[in-house]
Amino acid sequence: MRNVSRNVSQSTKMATIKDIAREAKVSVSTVSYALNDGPRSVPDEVKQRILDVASRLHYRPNRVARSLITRRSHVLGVVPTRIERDMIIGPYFVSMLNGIVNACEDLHQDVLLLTQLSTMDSKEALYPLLDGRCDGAIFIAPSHDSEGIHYLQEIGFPHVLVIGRDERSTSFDIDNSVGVRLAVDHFAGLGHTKIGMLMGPEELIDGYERNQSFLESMRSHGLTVQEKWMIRASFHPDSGLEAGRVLLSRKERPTAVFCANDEVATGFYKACKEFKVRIPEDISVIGFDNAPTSTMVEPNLTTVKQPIDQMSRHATEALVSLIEGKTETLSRRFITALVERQSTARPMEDK
Amino acid sequence: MRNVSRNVSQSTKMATIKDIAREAKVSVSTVSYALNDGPRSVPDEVKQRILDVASRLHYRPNRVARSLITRRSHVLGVVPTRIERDMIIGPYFVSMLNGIVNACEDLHQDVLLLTQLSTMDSKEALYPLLDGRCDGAIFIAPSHDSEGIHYLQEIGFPHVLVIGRDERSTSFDIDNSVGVRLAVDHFAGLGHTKIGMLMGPEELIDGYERNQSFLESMRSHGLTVQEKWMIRASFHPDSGLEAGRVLLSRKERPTAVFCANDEVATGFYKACKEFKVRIPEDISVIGFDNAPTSTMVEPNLTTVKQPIDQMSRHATEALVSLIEGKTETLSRRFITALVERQSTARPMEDK
DNA sequence: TTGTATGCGTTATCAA
DNA sequence: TTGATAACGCATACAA
Repeated sequence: MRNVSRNVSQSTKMATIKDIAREAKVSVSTVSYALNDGPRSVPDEVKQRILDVASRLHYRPNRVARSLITRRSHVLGVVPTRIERDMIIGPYFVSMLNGIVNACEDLHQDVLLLTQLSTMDSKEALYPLLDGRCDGAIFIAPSHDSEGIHYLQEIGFPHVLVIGRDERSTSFDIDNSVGVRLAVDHFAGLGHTKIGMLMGPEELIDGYERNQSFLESMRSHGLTVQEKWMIRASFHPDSGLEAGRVLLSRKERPTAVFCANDEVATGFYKACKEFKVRIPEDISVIGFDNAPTSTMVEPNLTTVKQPIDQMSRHATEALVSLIEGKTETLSRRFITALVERQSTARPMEDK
Repeated sequence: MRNVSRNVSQSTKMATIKDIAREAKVSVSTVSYALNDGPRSVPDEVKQRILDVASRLHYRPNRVARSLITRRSHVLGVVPTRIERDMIIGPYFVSMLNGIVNACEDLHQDVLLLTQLSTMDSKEALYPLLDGRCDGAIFIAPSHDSEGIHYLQEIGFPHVLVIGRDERSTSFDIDNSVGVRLAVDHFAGLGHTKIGMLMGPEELIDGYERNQSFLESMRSHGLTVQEKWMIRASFHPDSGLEAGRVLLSRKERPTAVFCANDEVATGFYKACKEFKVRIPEDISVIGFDNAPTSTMVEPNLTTVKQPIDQMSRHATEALVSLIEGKTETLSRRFITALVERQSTARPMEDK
């Protein structure tokens, strides 16, 4: 047999259980059972001999072959939301990924970042996920009601949604309406009535919900929402800067501004500086997420915290449960909390 | 044959080429050739029939089986440097990962994040990397001279180092000494002579090199390095804050401080605020990396920029080249540049 | 032009 | 207690 390897890159030939079997004068099955500690028992003496040979040959099991037959890869797919190609939704996504990786370490899983899933609105788009390389998937902030998610539900592919919600999928998220209410309550409690918002992107579920919740919260406080103070932004500092310029250019300005997330707030800080508007003396600001940056800016940003570490860990553990066949629903909605720092004060008129 | 699936999770049975062959009344090989467009040609009519059946059965190729035989997974392993378990070296690592993911999208590769590689100082520790799940690996900021890297070199496993350097591995990094020199030159040009440093961690190659380079640069300017102004820190804001407190508690203070990276600088900003030290009036600050946060803090941080996007793209492309058998060395050292912002000024004494 | 048969490295199922 | 052998799903050398 010609042995022209197509695999030009790896020079040394890997030892297989076959090689070990030959060296140790036993059958491949015995080798397999010895290396895996079961399900069949192998006498200590022969097991030791096999282990020695394996070590001498630098044997390492081929997990591809193994997962072909066991149908388990011990890999979790992660599908990041990507905004205009860039994967990262700022520091937020990072924390989430970090939490997933930490949980995976404990659960002996690896993480496959699916780069090829550009869209999720067809069955076909999800094929890269279903080719056996991973046992299940975590979707971070998926767009709502996508065809892809429905398909996964239909075929029973294990998956969880984090920062996202679907009745038929295991989901982990926060109640945005509660979070936003905390912010508006805080403004109202300080005496603010002229409250504006740098809104989040409608196509992201968090953006949509926070925008809606703001309107509701204002209504429930009997406060009127001024169209001129509702400025659209995306979850990005640059966008916050631009939107902030628009807002601060109005003839009349609000005394408080709720930003759809901390990155937007960071951009708004810059706009305030440009317009020589002081925080919190001239204008109070609240963000959302409690991103690391919220304590880096001056004054430190008052914001709504969501427990990302907990969420990512729960999501990861739930996915592994689903993969192992547990069927009970594990969805959970997490608690938010207002973190008071230095970006809020009573409105000027009160003083 | 009993068909008790061990795979409890996935309910629907996947169609295989065998199923397609049966339905389309052709052999499996014909199906394979039709689906892969070669290497054998298949008449258009029969090919169309096969494609139709495949689509009707929602066929998706099992990439595990495929890669077992082709010995290519089209997956790139990424081994992140993890500091005390947390994966992220701040915004820096994120940008790097983002660049890798973007490059992978273009190159049709996915990314496997190896969570199980806790250490790299033995052959065995690297086994999770060598089990066939990925074709090669990118190491981000690996510790220097690790046994693991040498092992990969020895067995010819394709890999690249980014923010790291080894003569025998394809490496992509910056010349820290040039970057540090830019910073010290800038300080010196402004008339500073009393220059301190919040040092990076010695165990990271960037930390080590920047510390060393600072000493050299100072020497070449004929400036004396004061031990009392050289404070150890790790690449983290909290550490920068602590180190900053130590530095600012000295009876005599420097007029300029070089921070080993931007995160440390961010922490130092906080220390300055605590001690009512104004930047840049009382003290000038330069960071390293040009992280997103450098424009979020006030005053915006003057820093040394490294081209992370370029580096990550080059590293990814180089790894794919190596996997495909190209052997020429592709190592490259990238250019740094000083980004002047508002955190530096002439020292007080001059005014 | 097409079908059969072999092998990739495992695990699992036989039979001994 | 063990060894042969059949899968797993695919790609491909060989036959026809």
